[in-house]
Amino acid sequence: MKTIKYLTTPIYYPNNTPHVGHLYSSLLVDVWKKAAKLLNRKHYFTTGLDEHGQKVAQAAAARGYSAQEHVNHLSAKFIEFFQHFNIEWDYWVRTTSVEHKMAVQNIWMKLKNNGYIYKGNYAGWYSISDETYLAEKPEQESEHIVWREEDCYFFKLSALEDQLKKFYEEHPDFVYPNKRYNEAMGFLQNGLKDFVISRPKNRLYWGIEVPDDSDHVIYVWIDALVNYISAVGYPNEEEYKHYWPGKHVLGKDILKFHAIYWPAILMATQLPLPEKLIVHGWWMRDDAKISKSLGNAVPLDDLITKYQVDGIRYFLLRGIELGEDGQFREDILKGVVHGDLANKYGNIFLRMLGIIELRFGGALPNGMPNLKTKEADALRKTLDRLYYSVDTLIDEPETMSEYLNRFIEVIVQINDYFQNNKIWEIEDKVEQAANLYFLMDIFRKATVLISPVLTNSANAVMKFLGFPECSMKYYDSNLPLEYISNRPRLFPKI
RNA sequence: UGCGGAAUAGAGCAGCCUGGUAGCUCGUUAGGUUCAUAACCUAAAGGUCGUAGGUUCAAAUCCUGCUUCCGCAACCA
Repeated sequence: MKTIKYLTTPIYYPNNTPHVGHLYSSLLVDVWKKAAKLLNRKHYFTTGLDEHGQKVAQAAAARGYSAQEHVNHLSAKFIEFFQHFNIEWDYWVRTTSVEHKMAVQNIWMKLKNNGYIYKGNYAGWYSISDETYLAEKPEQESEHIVWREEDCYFFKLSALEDQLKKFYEEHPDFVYPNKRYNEAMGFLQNGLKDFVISRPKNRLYWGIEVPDDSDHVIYVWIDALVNYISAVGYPNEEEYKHYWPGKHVLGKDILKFHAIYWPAILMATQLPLPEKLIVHGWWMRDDAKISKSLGNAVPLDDLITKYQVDGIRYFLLRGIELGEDGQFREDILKGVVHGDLANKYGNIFLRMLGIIELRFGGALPNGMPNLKTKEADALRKTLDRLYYSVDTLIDEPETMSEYLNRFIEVIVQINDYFQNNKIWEIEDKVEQAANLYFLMDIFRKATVLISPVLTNSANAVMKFLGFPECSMKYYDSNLPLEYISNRPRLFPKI
């Protein structure tokens, strides 16, 4: 029985160094997981690497390492990168692990025993220099390009077409956003062809062997996709059933594999299908996809210095609607970090502390009355909406954008309250203190609720306010009344 | 060439499904203001909604052609 909610990122191909595209996928799941933890729910988050394949083997050879040594090194690098951004997963996937290999071979045998794998023949124009088949007949004859045929295994995808169609018709919410659902439907309408799921070992040695035919290696898609269940213990039924089925976060480029191939593999092995696919867009830089092959990755170290880890985390989530593409440009990042975090979030904190210091010597007087004004109620309502958005996010990761919007609404409204009621001008000290306490209380609560995103800052704010840590334990407790006078500037502008 | 997505103010986007005075954030300009991080408040300038047609009393919105960009189309993963 499923007892734990489970969300995955794609596993990344370590072709090159990690970049902002990898970070984005993992960040989405990280925030979801942290939100769940905040509200004391049990959730599980996996991410990791897809370590097999020709390019990895070639890169290893070029550097004089064995493939395994090479991926060990890359895995460490990716882990370091993600940890730098406070990404906290429950399990780090490596497709070279023994457990994963066993799961993949188990799936292969199930597919075969159920009659979904057959041996066939692949033929085409083969480029010897690129070690790959070409899509079309080359224009010019060349001694490096030859017609070639070889044995290989096929997956009988075509046999599952009707079953998949039926599933999609019965599950209109299976893919988020809707346009990606439509795209998946389009794949189905166009008809499904069987596809090749193995490579001859003499051409690709760096992969998982076909269980009963050591001349062949299982090609990437079965290998990689099975990570979603091997990561939670499959084929150990007892273990993995606590987690599976889960939800997958993925980029729009790999929609077909997750929307068609993966459900098909699960159907063919009679395993439950995923609950949902959440498909995000891409970060573009100068209108090009930020990718491993183009080499236009952004120098993140520089940006961390300027905008902090939290600033980048915030921008990645706030900068685009989930599902859309976005421009990863420093001027836009700067606009968001300054506009939201420095000018609104950081600034109101400083404004409140400024008056507390000026009028009360850094300590709010005790015994604050409960503010009962209309405006105070409105602000409480806005805060409630933020709270509910966290609660919603835990079950519906696709509501990420709304969560961020709700947060900034609260902060803007604190600013408006402060402004409209001219808190700094209130003569009556009791009244002024009551208003400050009220606003600081809302601010503290909003800080706790945004801590899944602003991990470092939220902790810093709570510690400054005198709490031992940032958690729901201190969401409702009385605010400490003594504040040290050295006021912190959150997100200082550079 | 097929399938899908996109083109709206200097930048980033919403609005389109369910036609009816074009909106948000940032930036720019002018004024105000200080409790505050050149913050904050008020106001202004700035768009023939990619393009050419069609439907309609009325089109950013519906339909068609075209152009440009981004994915998938291919054994790159």
